[in-house]
Amino acid sequence: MERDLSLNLHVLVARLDRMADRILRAEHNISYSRFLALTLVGELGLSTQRALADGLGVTEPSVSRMTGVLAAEGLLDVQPDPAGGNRRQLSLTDKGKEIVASLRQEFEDKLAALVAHSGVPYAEFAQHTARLLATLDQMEQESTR
Amino acid sequence: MERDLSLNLHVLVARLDRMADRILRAEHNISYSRFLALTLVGELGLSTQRALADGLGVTEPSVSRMTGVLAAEGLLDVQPDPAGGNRRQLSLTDKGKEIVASLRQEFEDKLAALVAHSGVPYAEFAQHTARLLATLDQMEQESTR
DNA sequence: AATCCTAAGTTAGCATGCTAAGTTATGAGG
DNA sequence: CCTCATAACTTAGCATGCTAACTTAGGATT
Repeated sequence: MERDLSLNLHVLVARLDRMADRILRAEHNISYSRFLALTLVGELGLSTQRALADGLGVTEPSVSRMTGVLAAEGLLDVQPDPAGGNRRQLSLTDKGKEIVASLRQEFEDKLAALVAHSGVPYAEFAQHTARLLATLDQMEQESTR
Repeated sequence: MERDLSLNLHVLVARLDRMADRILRAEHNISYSRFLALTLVGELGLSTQRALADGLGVTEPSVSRMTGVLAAEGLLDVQPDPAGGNRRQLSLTDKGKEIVASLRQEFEDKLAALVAHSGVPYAEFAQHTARLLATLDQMEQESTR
């Protein structure tokens, strides 16, 4: 058999994303991508499109289109940054806040249940994942210098 | 801060996939999605589109289009299954075999380097990932009954 | 043999990722 | 002051994920 780590990680996340997407669409009429974007603005306070792109791990054009869609849906407020520069200041509308608040725990709980069922130690796996992400960040930063 | 596991996993994989994609496009003129499909046919011997869809963690229509593209590029051979049924029998062309053979180790090595650099124990993380994927498989199987 | 069931595959159309190339706002150097 | 550099953002167009609905092939039911 011998499926390697990169493949397993890729497939695991593809499936988790699809599950999350189905639940959100069925129960809350929003896609997982849109939900993630709102969460990062709401919970982490990412307030420019550039920061949001980094947070989501996607490119600026992707975020540019996404913020347009979310603004059109009335979930996100997009304004020129009063501090100047060619920036947008992002914030949630009341409707956006409601969605994030009501769903914040739901997925983490579902994933925690899967992890528990599998016997994998949650804290350790979460820590490893966070450390890999931090290392990747760091390597990307270094390579741009 | 407090970014949860599902978000970190999603972002980690999004970035790894993008890195892999860039390397493959630049050095070998093929996308990561296409490479993964060829790998699963070549290394795991997945020989129907349905099996390939499960292996990749995507849906049948996605695979249907992908096999069409790969066949058009001369990397994959797609034939009606001689055993009958509405099936296709998938196999690599010589050109497809070459690509898989020459790149099989490359990504795993690069990922292993990242993991080593981060200090995360490779074997343990790989085992946890594999176990989560197996558990997810099992839960999906059970829910279809 | 005619009808129906199921599994596999396809088609149509949308959502969202990407790259490449252009635009805009600000600040720095001459 | 004018020009240039840089960072953030946008636009255009393609690749590939999805769902919904359809088609096809074989086997089961009567």
